[in-house]
Amino acid sequence: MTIVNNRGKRFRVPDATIKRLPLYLDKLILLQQAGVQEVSSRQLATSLDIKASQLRHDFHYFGGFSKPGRPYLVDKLVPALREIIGIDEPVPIVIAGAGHLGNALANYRNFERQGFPLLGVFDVDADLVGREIRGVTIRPMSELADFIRERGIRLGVLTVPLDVAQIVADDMIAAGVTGLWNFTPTEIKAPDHVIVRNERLAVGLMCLSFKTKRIGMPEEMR
Amino acid sequence: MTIVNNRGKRFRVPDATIKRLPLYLDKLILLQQAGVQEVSSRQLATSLDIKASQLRHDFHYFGGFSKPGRPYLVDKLVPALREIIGIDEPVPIVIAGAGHLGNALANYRNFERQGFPLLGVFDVDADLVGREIRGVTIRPMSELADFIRERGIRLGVLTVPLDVAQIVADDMIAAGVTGLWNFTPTEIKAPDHVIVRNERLAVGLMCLSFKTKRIGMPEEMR
DNA sequence: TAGATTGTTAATCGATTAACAATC
DNA sequence: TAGATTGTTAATCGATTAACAATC
Repeated sequence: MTIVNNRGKRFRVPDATIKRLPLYLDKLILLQQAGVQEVSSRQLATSLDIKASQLRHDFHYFGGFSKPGRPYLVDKLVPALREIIGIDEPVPIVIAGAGHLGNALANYRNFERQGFPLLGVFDVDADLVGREIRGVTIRPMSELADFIRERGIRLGVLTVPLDVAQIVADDMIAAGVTGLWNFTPTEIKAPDHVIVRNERLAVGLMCLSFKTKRIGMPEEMR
Repeated sequence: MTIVNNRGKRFRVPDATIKRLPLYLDKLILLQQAGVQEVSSRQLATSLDIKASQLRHDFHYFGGFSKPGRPYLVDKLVPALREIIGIDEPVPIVIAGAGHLGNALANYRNFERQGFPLLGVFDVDADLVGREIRGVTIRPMSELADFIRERGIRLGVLTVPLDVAQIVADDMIAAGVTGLWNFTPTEIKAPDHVIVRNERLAVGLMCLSFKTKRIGMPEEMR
């Protein structure tokens, strides 16, 4: 992903760096709440179990946030990271599919806390339509596209059954969504200007299985 | 992660390779169901949007699954991958915490299908205890450790509230669990022989936010 | 000033891709 | 045999870590 930092230089920010930004922000918010004013790259990195040079290297993509010799100011870094991640203003989301997973995600308060208020939940099931989840009414799937269009929503969560995943995705994309969080175990086809993030839950269990099988055994059997 | 392949050579298998194994298996099962007997590295790789040489390189860690000149046999590859991942036999799991997320995961049929039958769900809430989720009764959290010990369960899913996460984790580890799938936004401390996989859901949304903010803009503004 | 700490480049490490001999 | 395709090593690419001048 190519960006221009605050000094006008152009960089390709690695995915690995992007993934660390939320971790930095999380820790910094905790420090802020604890009343901490300054933090060095070493302190912050150590608490996240990474190298200080990696943290500084990551920050360097965005032009850096301090001056040589001075540690980072927590109160400056938090809003700066929010702005870089794109959550300086609330980023509303919708959930398509109010099954078990959709329901669980709709109930997950952390998303709202982190800047992603849930504006709508949609399902085809007439029995579910009309019910409320944390104050959000489940609406018929047929209203999804108009809802997205009218409110200019950019991020959609896909928790529908496998066989309608692509159809619902197409619907959301046509309505203006540019980011899709796909929880169905299927590859979603999307145009280049749309970012699809696949969350394959079962992969997590398989990686655990692979590793636990091989740890704790005598070295020769691994 | 160091392993010994089927020819006695010792390797460190990269995490990136481990993560791809479930994807290979998934595609191969689909091919198997479609009655396909043979598949080349190119065919399989193309369908997964990766390079054929990467697939062969991945397979090479495990000694390879064919001979030069011959494509892979789907019916040989599927059980071989299952065995490598560690799901040639069912790997039972328990879920600690029957809140929204624990409930959703307990209802996720894919885990069972992929070889991870759910044996128990546990919660402290007396109102939840006794209820059934897909035939599995919710039990009191106080029974968790004994349950794990008696049935020799190796994998535990952690969907309890933040403030008790470490306590419940310690409990499971003491009872014999060697793999923890942590859905709480906290770093779990565990001994070396225990693998902890952190599933930080909000990170997914933040990565989407970061990228969608910068795509579709005129090049100069990214 | 002396110690601390950043920004930034260079060195290292690891993962991906290419190339090709072996062989079916 | 000729074309296809693997296993395997070498080349390339990218990410992490180290080093250090600048400077507070």
